[in-house]
Amino acid sequence: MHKATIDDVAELAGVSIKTVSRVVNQEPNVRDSTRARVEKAIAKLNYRPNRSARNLASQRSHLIGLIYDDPSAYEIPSAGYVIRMQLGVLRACRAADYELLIHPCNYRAKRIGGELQALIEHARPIGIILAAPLSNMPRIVSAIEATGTPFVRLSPGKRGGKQYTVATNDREVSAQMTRYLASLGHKRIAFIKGHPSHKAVANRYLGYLDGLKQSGLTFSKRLVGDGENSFESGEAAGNRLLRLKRRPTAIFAANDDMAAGVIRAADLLGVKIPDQVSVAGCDDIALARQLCPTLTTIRQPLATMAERAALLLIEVAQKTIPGQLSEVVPATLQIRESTGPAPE
Amino acid sequence: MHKATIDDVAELAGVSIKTVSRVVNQEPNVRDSTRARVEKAIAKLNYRPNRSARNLASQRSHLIGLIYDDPSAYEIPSAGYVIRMQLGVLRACRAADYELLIHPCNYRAKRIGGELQALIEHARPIGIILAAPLSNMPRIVSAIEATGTPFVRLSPGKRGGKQYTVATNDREVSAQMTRYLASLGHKRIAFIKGHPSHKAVANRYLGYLDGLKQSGLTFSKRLVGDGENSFESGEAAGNRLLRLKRRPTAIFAANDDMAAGVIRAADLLGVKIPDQVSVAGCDDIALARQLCPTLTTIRQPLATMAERAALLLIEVAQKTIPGQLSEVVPATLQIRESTGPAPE
DNA sequence: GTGAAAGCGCTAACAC
DNA sequence: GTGTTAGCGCTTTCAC
Repeated sequence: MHKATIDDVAELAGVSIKTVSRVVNQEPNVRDSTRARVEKAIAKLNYRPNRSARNLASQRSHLIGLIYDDPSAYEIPSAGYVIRMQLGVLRACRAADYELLIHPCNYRAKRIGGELQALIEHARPIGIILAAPLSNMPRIVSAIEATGTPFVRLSPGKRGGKQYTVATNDREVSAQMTRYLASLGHKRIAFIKGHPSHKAVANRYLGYLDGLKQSGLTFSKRLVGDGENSFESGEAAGNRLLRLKRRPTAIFAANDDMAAGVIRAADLLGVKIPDQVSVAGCDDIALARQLCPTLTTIRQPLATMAERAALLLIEVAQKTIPGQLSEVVPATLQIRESTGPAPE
Repeated sequence: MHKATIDDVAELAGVSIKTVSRVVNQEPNVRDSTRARVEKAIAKLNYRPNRSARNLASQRSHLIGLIYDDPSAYEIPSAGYVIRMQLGVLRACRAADYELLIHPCNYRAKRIGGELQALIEHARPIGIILAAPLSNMPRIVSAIEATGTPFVRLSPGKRGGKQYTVATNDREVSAQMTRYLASLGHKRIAFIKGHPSHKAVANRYLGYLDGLKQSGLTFSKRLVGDGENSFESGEAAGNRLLRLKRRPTAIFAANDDMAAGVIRAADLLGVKIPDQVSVAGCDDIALARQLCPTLTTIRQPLATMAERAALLLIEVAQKTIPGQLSEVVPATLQIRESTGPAPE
């Protein structure tokens, strides 16, 4: 049960190994009849090119690196994000016969830049996909840039300049959520910001402002809470907002973890959702469907974003000049139980 | 900035490439002084062996395959499991300079056996780690077995026979949880089973029975609910149990998702946790810490289990006969807010 | 203890 | 269109 090599295929098809190589790599200059003969031989022998030999000879790997913040390092349930990104990259990899190299890391580590550089120089991937929030950290970005390896930043909401970026229309969809809340009759719509280092936050907040304006509502500074992405910070911010004399009738949080915190805060204060206050989040984490009530939120198309990023890198590796440096994959509202008509 | 090769090292150290190879691969028959000289050269040139060349020449990969049920295919938040397993395997890989090949798959697919075989024959990993519940599915196990590739089953609670298995002491720790509930004064302790295909369930249930016996409590069939691992099935089972005339004062579910369902059911019925009923789960998913109240549960040492599995495969690949076929990594109780003293 | 030589299975020039 | 010839950077005999 010896594994077939390119020589076996060449012999069976009665051609040289170079011709087999041409067929396998979809190169031109092969007569159709020859190509067919080779393909038959490949099928008959169940031939699969040896990865190591191919990489060694061609001096390049078929590896795509996916770098993300290690979700197990914290108490936040961002595992679902990572899984969805991996899934998207794997889809692209399978189609193009590439491999995925995953690298969860802790951005707080001192030597993180060197760690990433060592990884890249050792594994030599054709490109790197950098997930948020790492994609917005100058230290990390410049460390990767220094290796000269092409990289795509996965940035919720922000389009890159001269660098490759795959983003969502975060700002637009946040405005859409705000208008949706306004359309339910809410006049006092609060917003809870996330961690300042997470760029998407800024965009979501801008979207919130856009939405207020588009709905003809006035902005109030007191209705803006400061969170830092965590459940606890959402709970704290929610607590403050829900104790205001003129309580908001809707609270829109920059992520689901914080929205979940708001729900807990409301629960403890005896404020009914959505009867007395509507709550909306952002990200559509698994938790959103399991909260009581289930959470209205914004679904980031993470798998698709990651897939597009991988395809972009593959294009770059194949020297096909990519059509554009940055791409936007639209997000969508997920309306669930936590939002409803404004109380009287 | 050309990457150093084994020839560069050999030249700098004034030895042959074979000697460098010996040093790199920790082989014997190298004089200490020679070894030191080579190591110095390696450090100076920042030499890293070329993976592809090594794999090609040695005719074996340095890949470890991790196969698991694709969590994004369902609505259950098992993403955290996957992340923790990946983390564990990556720890082992980094230490031994191996690579991780991840393969989420859908066990319901018709051609799943062929898919896995094609994957294995194509990538040729030195071994496979098979996560639950796939590790308990005969179709899957026999498909992998047929490839002849060594594999370790990650099985919560069940030790393998002649096959490699890394398990937890699921039964023992479930008994421990039951005794813990009994020690709080609970006399009517209910249990919600999980999906029958998931072997761990059987063990957890047996542990529950053990715990009852050890605590001198009598078993009642009516206090056993049938779930199928999902939040919804837990909610349904919880609903039934909480409406019983002689309501249980504690409910122990075979996983956290179902326990979360029970909490929701209690919430909707107006039953207070833990004042009127205590709830305990199993797995310690991220959600457990975010529920209101936070969930008492059992933490599976998944990362450690996966790491041990990877080390086992590496030992097998290196022909070091592994000390044992199956290994048990102990789990621990996580006591939180959802359990408390039994009501009067 | 150490080294020379022969591949591993493929791609990349460059012939023809 | 197709084949020939060198390598890619290592490991593996087998000498010495």
